[in-house]
Amino acid sequence: MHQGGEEPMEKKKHKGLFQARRERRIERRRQEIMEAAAEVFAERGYANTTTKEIALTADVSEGTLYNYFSSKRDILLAIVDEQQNTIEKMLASVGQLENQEDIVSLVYHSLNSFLTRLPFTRAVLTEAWVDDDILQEFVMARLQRIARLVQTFIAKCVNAGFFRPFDAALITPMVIGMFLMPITPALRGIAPPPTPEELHALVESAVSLLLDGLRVQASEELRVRSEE
Amino acid sequence: MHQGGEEPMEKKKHKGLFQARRERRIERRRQEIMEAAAEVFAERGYANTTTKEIALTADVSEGTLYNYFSSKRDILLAIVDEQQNTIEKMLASVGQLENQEDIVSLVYHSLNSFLTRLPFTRAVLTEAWVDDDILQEFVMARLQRIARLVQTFIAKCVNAGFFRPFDAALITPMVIGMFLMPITPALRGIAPPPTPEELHALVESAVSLLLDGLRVQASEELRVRSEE
Amino acid sequence: MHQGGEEPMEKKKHKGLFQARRERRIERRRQEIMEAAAEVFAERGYANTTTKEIALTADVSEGTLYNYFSSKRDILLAIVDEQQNTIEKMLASVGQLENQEDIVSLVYHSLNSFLTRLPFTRAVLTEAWVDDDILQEFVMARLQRIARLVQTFIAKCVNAGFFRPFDAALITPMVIGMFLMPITPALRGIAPPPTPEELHALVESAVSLLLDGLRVQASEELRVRSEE
Amino acid sequence: MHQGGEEPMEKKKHKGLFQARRERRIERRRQEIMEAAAEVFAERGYANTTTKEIALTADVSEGTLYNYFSSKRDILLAIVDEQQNTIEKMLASVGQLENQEDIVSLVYHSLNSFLTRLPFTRAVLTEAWVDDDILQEFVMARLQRIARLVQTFIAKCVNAGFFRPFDAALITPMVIGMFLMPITPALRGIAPPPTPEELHALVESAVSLLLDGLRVQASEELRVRSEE
DNA sequence: TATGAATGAGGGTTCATTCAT
DNA sequence: TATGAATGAACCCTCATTCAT
Repeated sequence: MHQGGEEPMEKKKHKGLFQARRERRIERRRQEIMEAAAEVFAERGYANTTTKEIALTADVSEGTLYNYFSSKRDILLAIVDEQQNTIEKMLASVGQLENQEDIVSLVYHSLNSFLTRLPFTRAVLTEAWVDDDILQEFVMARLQRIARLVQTFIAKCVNAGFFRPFDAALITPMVIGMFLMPITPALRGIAPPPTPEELHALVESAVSLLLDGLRVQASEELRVRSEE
Repeated sequence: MHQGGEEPMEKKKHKGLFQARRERRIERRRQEIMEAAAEVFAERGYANTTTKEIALTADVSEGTLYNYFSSKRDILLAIVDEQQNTIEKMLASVGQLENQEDIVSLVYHSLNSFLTRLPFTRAVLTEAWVDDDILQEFVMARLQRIARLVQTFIAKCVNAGFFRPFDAALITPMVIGMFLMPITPALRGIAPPPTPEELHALVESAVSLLLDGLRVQASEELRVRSEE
Repeated sequence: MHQGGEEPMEKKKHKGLFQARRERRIERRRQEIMEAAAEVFAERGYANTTTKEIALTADVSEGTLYNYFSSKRDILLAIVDEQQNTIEKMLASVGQLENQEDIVSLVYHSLNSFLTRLPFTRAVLTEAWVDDDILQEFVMARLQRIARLVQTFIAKCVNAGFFRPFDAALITPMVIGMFLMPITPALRGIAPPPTPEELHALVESAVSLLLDGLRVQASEELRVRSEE
Repeated sequence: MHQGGEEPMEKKKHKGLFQARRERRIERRRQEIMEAAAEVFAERGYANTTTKEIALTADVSEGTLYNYFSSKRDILLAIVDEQQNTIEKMLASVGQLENQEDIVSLVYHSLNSFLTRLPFTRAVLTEAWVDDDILQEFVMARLQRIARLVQTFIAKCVNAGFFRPFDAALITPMVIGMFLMPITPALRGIAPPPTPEELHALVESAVSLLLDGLRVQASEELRVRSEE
């Protein structure tokens, strides 16, 4: 998206094959660089990463970076872009939430998206914590779409009498936090990402917890004493 | 600081006042600088913050910073330390969790601690996302104490038969995420912190949600249709 | 430098030339910088010299210095090292002193070594006056080797009855001082270095003075009166 | 000499005692500071010494330094000045050199002057190696007076036929070097200064060496072989 | 007069970016 | 196109000097 697709349009026919191969080569190289950069950004943060490190990790020279990206920041933006697209694609296949499986599926796929290209996610999150543009244009944009899905679903269920009369807007962040926190250590890089099975178990538990709560039944005042 | 404490014992009274005033002045200045620094760190991140900005914000010269801190990083560490103490103090007054009020109280005070000196918290969190030392020595240390309190409480309730048979270790992060996410926008600086009333409402809702879940009752398969 | 030597063995020829040229270019540049630095260090002393001055004198940018040396001090150490080697090489060709010509030769070549790359020597000496590490590891190391040669020679001659019964250890510094002082103004930079002829004449005179003293002959009490 | 003696001349009578005591106090303090400064300058060199270190060593505050000296450099100049005076005084009592005792005496007292306030000498020498003003105005000025004494003496002896026909100007630096080198380690601070007795022995040996040379007698070609 | 905190110019060093090869 | 040396702005930090107390 940034600095791409600017080859001349004429000559397209004749060069077809040649051009296509060239473009693929370029795209492949861009990906290599982005992967390398994401890795280092994830590990040390954007500001603490030097172009030299990126180049070293990508196994190219510093100068070469600038043949594929116009600046260090451009690399970050490309990473963000890519992550955007990944999640966007995932979201595109999700319609309205209609039942429990839909939730499980949405959550599972969302978490999965975050985890599959972990360095990308880490790089983005880390920087989003500091960079308002990235936060808004990427993280919030995606997150709010998810939030809206959830919130709408909850509101509907409340209206339908299936859910207790919670304020959907108030509840939604809690719900999201519930799903997100368990993978935070992985996002931060201090724990291995869960296996698909673990992830499934996790989502199932979370959904169960969410729907029916901790308590055995809605009983009167809870009381535990250590001596009991 | 370098040659303090070695004053002769006679004269104590006279020097006492003098010295004490001086120390208070120094401490006050340190605080001013830390506050200024926290603000800028919070806004732009540690690495993107220049000592010049800190000095400007603190309304002193750059050189003055170094009369109170030995390095830019030292300022950050002092901020982290201070936050540590704030939370530590809060935690010290919390015993075992024994009932619903205890949870509400713990959560409320925890969130409050995070929110009261918001720039400090933001500065610490932002850096913890990138700096392993700060993450471990500060954030994780505190967070794990909280987590252990929660986990123990859940396990106890499960054993007592009050809670459904969840795996406490699995559930705890979800519980924490549930409480934390609603204030995340404030922590990130893109929303005003909640008023105490809002915070209370929030915690109450969260606890209710947590205990009894979204659902009116543990019913059969949930199903909502958009057309309904 | 950081990723050198790991080239595949095929291609050796082609890369060889390339690589060699590159290495020569690097070495040449290092030398240029060292020469420039030595000049300024000699003139103003290490501590009073700014990297900006060095860069200016070397006709490169400040940043470039750090492509060839890791710090200002590293430049100084490289200079010291180079001087070490120069003198070391000179000393390597000197065996035991056995006769007058040997002394003349040793002295001549020693002084010559000091004078040939005068800025280097000045830079080293100047700093040695203040920096214990450089004094010990460089100046004293070399000087003591020379001193040992001289002392051994004197002791031998004394034992052989050729020299009067001086304490060799006591005398040696005097002998060295005798040879060194005449070129001190040049070392300090307030006199042009002697031409080779002057240097020869100087050494010859010194050796003669050293061997037979000032006096016409060992006579009775010397007495000069101004009115005579 | 620098920044001194600028008190108003009127009122002299009435204030006599008071004023005198005050001046003595001031002078004493100046001396204390100079001594402290000389010590640190000697140890680390002028440029590497901070005013804070001087203040610390002198046991006063940094600000106080500036009540007695107008700048850091002024302290150095005062030290130089004082050393000048010390040597000047010594030289004032020396007339023309007329015999061996005169030489011994001159040398002994010269070396003694250098050694008695060693930090002062070290400070001056160290800086003279880098600072042309100090070199010329202090070190060379004194040294050349000594050199002239020696040179004149030698020339006279040569003319009188007592000394072999050396070129006095050529020989003089050697003579001085001979006397100076043995105390150089002390001047540099890597050896304790010689005791008066050692100093005497040293001078005696040097003079003997100087007058009659190393050799037993002016013999034919010297030859030593290790195997002999 | 003595103090030591405040100052800010200037130091060494880093690093994103450019460009000749 | 790939390279990596060159660049210089900007960083963090030091320290001689000033000045309010």
